[in-house]
Amino acid sequence: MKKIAAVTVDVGSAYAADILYHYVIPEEMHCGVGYRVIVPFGKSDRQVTGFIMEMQEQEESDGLKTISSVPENEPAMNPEQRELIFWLRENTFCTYYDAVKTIFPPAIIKNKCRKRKKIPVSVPIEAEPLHLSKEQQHVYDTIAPSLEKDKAECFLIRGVTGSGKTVVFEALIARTLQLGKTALLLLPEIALTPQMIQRFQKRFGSNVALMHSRLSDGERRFAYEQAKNGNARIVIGTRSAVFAPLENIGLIIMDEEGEYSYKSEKAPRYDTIYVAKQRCRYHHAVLIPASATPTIESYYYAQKGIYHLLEMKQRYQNTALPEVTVADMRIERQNGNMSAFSQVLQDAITENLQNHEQSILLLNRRGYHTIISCCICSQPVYCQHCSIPMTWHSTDQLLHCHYCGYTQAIPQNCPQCNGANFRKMGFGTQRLETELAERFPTAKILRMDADTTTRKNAYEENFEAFRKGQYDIMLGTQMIGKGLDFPNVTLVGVLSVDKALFSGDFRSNEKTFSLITQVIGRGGRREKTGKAVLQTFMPEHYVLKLAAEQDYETFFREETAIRKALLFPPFCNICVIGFSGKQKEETELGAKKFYECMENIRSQVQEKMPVRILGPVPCIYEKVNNQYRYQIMIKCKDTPVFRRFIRNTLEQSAKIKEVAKIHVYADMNGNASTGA
DNA sequence: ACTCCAATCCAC
DNA sequence: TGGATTGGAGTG
Repeated sequence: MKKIAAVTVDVGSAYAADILYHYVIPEEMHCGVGYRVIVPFGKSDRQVTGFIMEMQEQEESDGLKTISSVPENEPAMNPEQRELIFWLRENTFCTYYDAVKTIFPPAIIKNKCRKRKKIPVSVPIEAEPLHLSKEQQHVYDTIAPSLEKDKAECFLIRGVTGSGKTVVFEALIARTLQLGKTALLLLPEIALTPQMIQRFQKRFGSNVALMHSRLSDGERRFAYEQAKNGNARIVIGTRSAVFAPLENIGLIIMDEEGEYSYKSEKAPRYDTIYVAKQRCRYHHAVLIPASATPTIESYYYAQKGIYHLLEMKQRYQNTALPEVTVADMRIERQNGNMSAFSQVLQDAITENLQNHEQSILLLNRRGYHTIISCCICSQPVYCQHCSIPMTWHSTDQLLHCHYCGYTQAIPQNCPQCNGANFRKMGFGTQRLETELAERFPTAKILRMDADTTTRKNAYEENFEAFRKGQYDIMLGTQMIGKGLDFPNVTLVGVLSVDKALFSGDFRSNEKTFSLITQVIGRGGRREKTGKAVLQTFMPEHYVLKLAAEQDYETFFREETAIRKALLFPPFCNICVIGFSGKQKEETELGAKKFYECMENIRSQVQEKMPVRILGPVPCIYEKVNNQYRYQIMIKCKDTPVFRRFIRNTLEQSAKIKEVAKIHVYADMNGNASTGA
């Protein structure tokens, strides 16, 4: 009998080649499942890294190559990581190696190890005793017993902005550590990690490790090993941290669940909450998704009793939520007010400046003019590489494409009709900043958008400066909705988020509701109820109306009814098949051939498998970065039968030459624009 | 995906 | 004539 190893090998992301490759293990070689190995691959037998996923014994080993070497004398992956690789491959339609690359830092795969300076053991410092309010204590008391149970459970916390969720997290994590278990705290953005790390290091010292995608290879390897060898028993990080190699996990917290960054948009296209659930099942751990505005799916599960629901309604020091005024911009226009500010918002800003109180203004478009169009044919100027209208920036006086980053001057002549004049319209954050400065010359204004926060630490420094009162007004894109609390803000203005309701995504309603709620929640303090002004051209729209009333329950009921009627999650799953290619015709043809192949395979599926297949259609933005994009949307039930059907189709269609020419992927429960 | 290999192209 | 480029097949 000969020992054979089934090995994952880096073959890129070709579905046809995505199999385990079998190699003979020489008698004297010590290795087993989970070991990293070097194997000969391809015609030239080049030496590549692989991982042993399975072991078997057989008489014959004809045609099989032999493992070259085993670099380490212990397995690189533990049983859970091995399971996660199989799970990711099945559930997100990625290849084995896509999964491997996500679970292990590059420095572990290549085993590049530079000696690191020993960092001093920082001892927990000046951790003040945790003081919980009655409501916070209640949430703690409800969850804490489950930390001791050997059972996977999920508690959804709906807590208004400022209800002090973090204190509860700290207390629960402290308890988890006391019980000898480890904990994972996930945040939606890298920018939010420094303040959280600081806070936790004060209490837990070097027990805390940080993980996110912008660590260097060395830093990532270090954090990985700290978690793996038990030096770090708390990991804080963004979505990739959900794979932290902690043993004996007792608690996983997902703050701001439902934020878009929790969904990976490249292979493996995983949704962090599904991975977190999978890990909680493995470890019999507690999962806590928390948000002021839970996703429709989560709240639905809570209503069904699948999650336990916990509410936190009291804000810090009993601050009331701001009173919201809706400003109907149609009336403002009728009255001849063509500016970005409604009268009521202008007055409120003026009053706030007089009282030396701070204001926050939200505008979810960056740049100066957001529309540049030909005076004759009215066509907007599109990016040369994308089917996206360009935005004019005042900083460099150039047109920018917000998708691919391409910049150019305003053209001499219209590409459509050769007209020589262009109209500049629309408000972005830059223009808002200029107008504010003109209107309120004494005000100190801070602009926060992707253009002003590229510099390292700019985000934290600016927030801190605003918090300290160095500015009167902070204006910015959605990034101002998260992060530090600002105790002196008494006015919140939402300039207009109308456009966000028409992004073609079935989640655009809940995203808009959530955005408005987050920003409004930033206002108000103990001795004074804050004000909020919500500007809109459609005040009767139920999302805006309910957001203004801060009525999540009604919003949930209305939205659930719509989702049910139109068949969207949580009443089904959405699986998107995406296609991209260099030429439009080629991409369209590839997508059509794929569809034929899929229908063909579907007709042969014996088991019950309810699906509705829509498309292929061009994506809303048909071209991005010189890639033409098409998609098929499948309303389905995410079952093993369905997943097998999809993988089967991906593998079979890859053999069709029209399909092989283009790039194809499948994405479960991701972005699903309804297409053109 | 990536590499390998054969066929083809084209500059000298 | 050979070096560069392109297309198709195979990866254990």
